[in-house]
Amino acid sequence: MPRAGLTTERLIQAGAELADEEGFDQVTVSALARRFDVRVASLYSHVKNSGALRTGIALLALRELADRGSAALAGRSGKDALTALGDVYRDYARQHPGRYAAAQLRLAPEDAAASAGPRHSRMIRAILRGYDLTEPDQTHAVRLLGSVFHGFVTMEGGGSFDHSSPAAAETWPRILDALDALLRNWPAAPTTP
Amino acid sequence: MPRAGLTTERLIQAGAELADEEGFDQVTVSALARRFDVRVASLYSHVKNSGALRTGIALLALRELADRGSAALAGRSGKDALTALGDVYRDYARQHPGRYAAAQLRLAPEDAAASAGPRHSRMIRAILRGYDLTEPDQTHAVRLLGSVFHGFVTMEGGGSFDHSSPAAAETWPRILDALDALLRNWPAAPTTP
DNA sequence: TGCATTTGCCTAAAGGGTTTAGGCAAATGT
DNA sequence: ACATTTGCCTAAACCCTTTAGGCAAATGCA
Repeated sequence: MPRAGLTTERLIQAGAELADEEGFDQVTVSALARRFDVRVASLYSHVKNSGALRTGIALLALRELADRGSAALAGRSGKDALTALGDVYRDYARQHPGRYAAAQLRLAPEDAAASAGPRHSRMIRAILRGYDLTEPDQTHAVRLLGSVFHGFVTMEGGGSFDHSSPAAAETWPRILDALDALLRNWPAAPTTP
Repeated sequence: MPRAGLTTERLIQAGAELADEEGFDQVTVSALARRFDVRVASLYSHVKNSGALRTGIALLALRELADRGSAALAGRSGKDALTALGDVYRDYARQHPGRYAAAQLRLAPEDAAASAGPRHSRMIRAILRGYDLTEPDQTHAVRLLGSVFHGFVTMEGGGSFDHSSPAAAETWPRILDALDALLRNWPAAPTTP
């Protein structure tokens, strides 16, 4: 019998597709073996274990997302940049829900450090250069933007906005407007007397 | 041998504790049976299946969270109310990470409708009565607040803020300040020419 | 109190996912 | 053509889920 041509990369890639189609929690070594029409044990030469597979998908998603972000940010600043990056997150989560879920996996410190995670912080911080914020307000604002992007995208994906009008698609640009207005007018730290 | 005194409620309660201690994805019928020192099959008289157990924990968490929210909101308005509700979410997620994760479970439509979910929307909407917003901006603002609360709390719980200064605890009140400022000065919808 | 019914927890068994050990065959290099 | 490496296999152990059917404890009723 000819060989299937398994590779760590191919497995992770297929795992990402499986995640998008069936959900990240359905990503299993067994399901992946079925997809390659191969016995389960065969995958263990290419992937340490089930966790490593999931981690691989998470790292792929973080990288893809960061790549899209960099591309979208190129040549933009201010509200343009804010909108562009926000749209990247939302679009990615809608197109690749399984991968987006994977990107939320809690990584081991070594994996996290080697991941594209830090690129994400840097991208958001880059956006803030178009606004007039200094530390520590800049860090607070980075965290606010991260929270809004992630929060909105997961709630939309989870169907939280399905039972009220208008559609989430109408809210999104208004949230970006609001964030832009807020960043242009960031409130000073209250003086503690 | 005497009986263990199993009950659907007791199982869900213990499942919630297990979730907080070991993580929501470690909540398993087997683990729960071990905790009650009982055979696995015995639980199936009280819980339809593994999914129903998890759903039960999710509904419990949503209810507890809504109860805390109502209590915190009583007699407060404006920024006081905003801070109180935000703190409820953050504190609950920190004290009960497993339950909080459970509350994010995607529910079947019937379960969702019967859950405390709608109470959450109503609480946030109640806060907005202290600000000067009319529909559809009010809905947009509800969604923004939900996104920020949920986004911040999950990112903090996921360790996203662990590798930068200052501590997340310092950012949180500044985010509430910022949201208050934003709601008091909500930008009008741009006129589409 | 004694007996019948209900209820609760049990054993048994089948099905699926994970993981390791060890084997044979396909690919690769000389 | 042959030796080595590599890739996928079988086999087996372990854990979680779920159903079927049984026995004993609790409960209700005379």
